[in-house]
Amino acid sequence: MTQSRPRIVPEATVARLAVYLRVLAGLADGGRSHVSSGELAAAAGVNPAGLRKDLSYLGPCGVRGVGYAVAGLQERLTAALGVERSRPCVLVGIGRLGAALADYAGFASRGFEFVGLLDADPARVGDRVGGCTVRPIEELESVVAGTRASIGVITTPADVAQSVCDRLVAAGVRSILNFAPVALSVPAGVDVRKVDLSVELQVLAFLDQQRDGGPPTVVVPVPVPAGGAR
Amino acid sequence: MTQSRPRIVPEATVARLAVYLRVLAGLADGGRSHVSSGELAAAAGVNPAGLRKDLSYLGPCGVRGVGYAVAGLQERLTAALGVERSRPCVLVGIGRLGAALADYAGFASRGFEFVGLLDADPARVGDRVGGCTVRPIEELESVVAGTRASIGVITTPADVAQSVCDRLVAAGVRSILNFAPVALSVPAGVDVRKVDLSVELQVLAFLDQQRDGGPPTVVVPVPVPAGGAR
DNA sequence: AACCGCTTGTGAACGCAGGTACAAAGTCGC
DNA sequence: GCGACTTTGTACCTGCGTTCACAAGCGGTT
Ligand SMILES: NC(=O)c1ccc[n+]([C@@H]2O[C@H](COP(=O)([O-])OP(=O)(O)OC[C@H]3O[C@@H](n4cnc5c(N)ncnc54)[C@H](O)[C@@H]3O)[C@@H](O)[C@H]2O)c1
Ligand SMILES: NC(=O)c1ccc[n+]([C@@H]2O[C@H](COP(=O)([O-])OP(=O)(O)OC[C@H]3O[C@@H](n4cnc5c(N)ncnc54)[C@H](O)[C@@H]3O)[C@@H](O)[C@H]2O)c1
Repeated sequence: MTQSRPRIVPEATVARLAVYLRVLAGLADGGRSHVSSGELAAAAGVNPAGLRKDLSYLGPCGVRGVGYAVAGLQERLTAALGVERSRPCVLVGIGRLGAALADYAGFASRGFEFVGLLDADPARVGDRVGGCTVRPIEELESVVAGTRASIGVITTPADVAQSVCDRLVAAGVRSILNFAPVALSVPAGVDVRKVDLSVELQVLAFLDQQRDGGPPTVVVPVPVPAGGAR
Repeated sequence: MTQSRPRIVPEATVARLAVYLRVLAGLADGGRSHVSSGELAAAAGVNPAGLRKDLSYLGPCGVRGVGYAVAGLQERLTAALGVERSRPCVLVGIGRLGAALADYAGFASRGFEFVGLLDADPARVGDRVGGCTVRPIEELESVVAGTRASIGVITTPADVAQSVCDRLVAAGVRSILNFAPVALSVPAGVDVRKVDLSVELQVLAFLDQQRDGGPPTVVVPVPVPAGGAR
């Protein structure tokens, strides 16, 4: 019963599986029927052996001497990632960032559908963004209950993010993607992922500074031929 | 003088240092003069011992028995992250996402200033977004050269991201933050960080499914992937 | 001035992820 | 039908990151 996990998939691997799935979609559009791990890895920007190890968590799904069947691997990855059917999501805080997300077509094509847009600003309520109408924040609980949304996205100001999070969790949402620059606290059983864009910029600034003031980096004139695009 | 860098700082630590810096800003606003590692760690959502180890990469900067001086630690982190002065950034692709970033006040307060906004759409050129005017993509090289921007942010469609990246690198940009869902290839000496929002959602979907289908047996019924398409 | 309690800083062990190298396996060519 | 080539799948190793646990150091107190 409880030991029914043949293999556990590391979270870092799951993130890469999603990238592979996107690359496969492009290959399928191009009419390709099979791919090798080397080609797939190059397109995804990872090591070929690492890619094979990632895929091996799903069990053998390639053919030795030939490669991976594009269509079959797509199905396998789609099932593994849990996006076989479209997943309903709610988005709270339809400001600049929230509106950009709600209006982005790339999510729907990846299996994510925003079924509820919520905002506290009366001026925003009623706006149509990305095929959905913005509703008042008071309806959060009823929207979550009515749509059985499993994923909540928070793009409100930081000072209200925790209270919005609490309401989402109380309403039954178990997965949260947070763009507000605060550490959310949630009960066990709820998954939170945080996207912190300021942190990304600061890491880049650090690497930049480290390169300048660090070691004598002038000894690497290797002009790497930027390969890839194809 | 400053004993150079006998210690190398792991990238994961750098990302957390940026979070600590933000928490410290909040504490400083609240009038606090000192903080303990436990309190700081709780606010940042990390382990107290890990936080102390992170800070120890910068050398001893706390007082035993008391804690860390808020102001002093802020200065130390600011210097370590290379954001003592405002860093000039260029943003390419002023669409929905790019406009949200350009108009976001949180970057300026963290030491990042968008000094160049570039877009290929003539209808966008001339718009003022976040105190800066959108300029035609042809001026990319001159803007980078004129502002000595060290960080480039790409929010264009995926199919042109690599070419935009190449032009940024050729113009002298050595740090790139990429929002387009493609793996950019760059020469050695250039740092790229990728933000992939679809991947974040898919990881959440996976965790959600794993929680539901974990205890009961959910062996994927796919027997043989032999069936090739086409 | 010396003790005591609190907090930092660090050493060591653990677990995990990534990379390399090799063996298994299946297909294509003859 | 058989050999050889290609590519997968995996075992081993190395390095990094995280956590636990403890000793060192400082302020406050008597
Ligand atoms: N815009 C960016 O580029 C950017 C970058 C990094 C981080 N962020 C973070 O993302 C979040 C949103 O940023 P933004 O630029 O879109 O801000 P914004 O002010 O444009 O949007 C915030 C929206 O949240 C709504 N809101 C406020 N309180 C609410 C509540 N209690 N319930 C529901 N909705 C509420 C507001 O009405 C507004 O529409 C912020 O936390 C910000 O720090 C944004
Ligand atoms: N909007 C989102 O929520 C979201 C989420 C995830 C990923 N993304 C990615 O971010 C990128 C931008 O998304 P968006 O929603 O802002 O798209 P968008 O279409 O609104 O904006 C793209 C902008 O890039 C400009 N552009 C096109 N070609 C260009 C070129 N060669 N040089 C300079 N500028 C050019 C366009 O004129 C447009 O203004 C896309 O790659 C998208 O996949 C967006």
